[in-house]
Amino acid sequence: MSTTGPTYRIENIVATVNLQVELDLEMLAERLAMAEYNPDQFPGLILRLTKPRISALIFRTGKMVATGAKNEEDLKNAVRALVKLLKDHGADVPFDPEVQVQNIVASGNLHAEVDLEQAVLMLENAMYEPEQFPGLIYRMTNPRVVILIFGSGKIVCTGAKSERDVATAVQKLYNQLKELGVLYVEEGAEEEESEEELEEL
Amino acid sequence: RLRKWQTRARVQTSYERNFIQAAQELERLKSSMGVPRPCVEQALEIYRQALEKELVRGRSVEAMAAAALYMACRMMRMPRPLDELVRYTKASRREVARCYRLLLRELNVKVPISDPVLYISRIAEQLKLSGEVVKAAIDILQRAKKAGITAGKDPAGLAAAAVYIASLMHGDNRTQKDFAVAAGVTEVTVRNRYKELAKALNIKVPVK
DNA sequence: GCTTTAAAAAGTAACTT
DNA sequence: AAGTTACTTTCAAAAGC
Repeated sequence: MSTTGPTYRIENIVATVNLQVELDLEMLAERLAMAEYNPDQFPGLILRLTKPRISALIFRTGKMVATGAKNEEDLKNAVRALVKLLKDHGADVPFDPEVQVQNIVASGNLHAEVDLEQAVLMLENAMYEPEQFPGLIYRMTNPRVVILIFGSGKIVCTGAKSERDVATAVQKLYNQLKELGVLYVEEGAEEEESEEELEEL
Repeated sequence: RLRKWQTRARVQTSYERNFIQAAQELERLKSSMGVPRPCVEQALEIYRQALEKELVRGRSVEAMAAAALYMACRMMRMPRPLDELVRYTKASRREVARCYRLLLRELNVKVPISDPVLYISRIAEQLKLSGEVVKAAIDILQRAKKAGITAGKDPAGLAAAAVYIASLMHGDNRTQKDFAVAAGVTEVTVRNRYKELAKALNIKVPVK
């Protein structure tokens, strides 16, 4: 029964990987059937993995960008798979390259409706333009993240470099909005929201 | 030619040249869109401030002028939808929107929160609706806001639905599409807002 | 600034059926 | 009128225009 505080779920992790070696993208594109490579359009070769559903942008310099992971485990597995794939197709890359998480996107729920008109007046660095987008855009200073807040209480947090930042930001946002008195719980629904999101931490 | 350049440089700085270009662009927008003079004057002031803070660097005069006009109309409480304004500029919607966000952040200006009530008069004018209908529509929007069903919704759509309902209650027989066109939204949006408003406010519309 | 990737939120739009 | 797809907003990195 407790639909107390806010909850969140990581939806996407963007990470860079440095293979430290120059790559022949033309060759790779020919040998990898699933590769997408249009240098006129974009300098990176695009690879979409299906095991963990992750996409990778591979560059001439040996640097890559991996997106789509929902957790660190999938990210690690994807990097291993990518390294093996590249090795199997003629590229001499290291087994465990340096991986850096650059951005984490998380969706969340404050479990209370938000008065966006009031919130935008009281929060610093907030913008709310329903004519252009239904969510209030809040730039939190610390952690340095951007949070999209909707009237339903659902949120999107992006820009975080660690899950800890996401957790901190979401809790801090909840406390701030509660303090400002802009959170509202439907009178008859204090303790519900039927959905199955027990696995959110 | 050198002498001419020197003369011009002496009497007209790049700042002044840019400002004059912006003024001409705003004048053009005023006549093509039918924007009231006070809005244009406010836009000129906003543009002047943007120039002083060097916010125009690297951006087109058209985009910044359009953004200034958009902001000015809202400040004067005579909002014009960004998508409508963009139809009269050669700058892209994306570019104008970016300039607007920049102005919002960098200038110490207060732009009133977009209020659907301000969209009623334009719709009413176009459809030649009575003052009674307008009053009823305003009342509907105020109640909708109290009911908490306006968050995140396009003010133009909310206004269109409110005026549509108010018209129905006054025996008007125009269609949802007439209101949608007047407000610049689709019939689907008017219908969705209409359903929400009728349900939340327990509005019973006379069956003709 | 742009190009490309991914993902969520809620609203709106444009097509199809 | 329902469905589908797709676009609006936010973020970060990569190489190059």
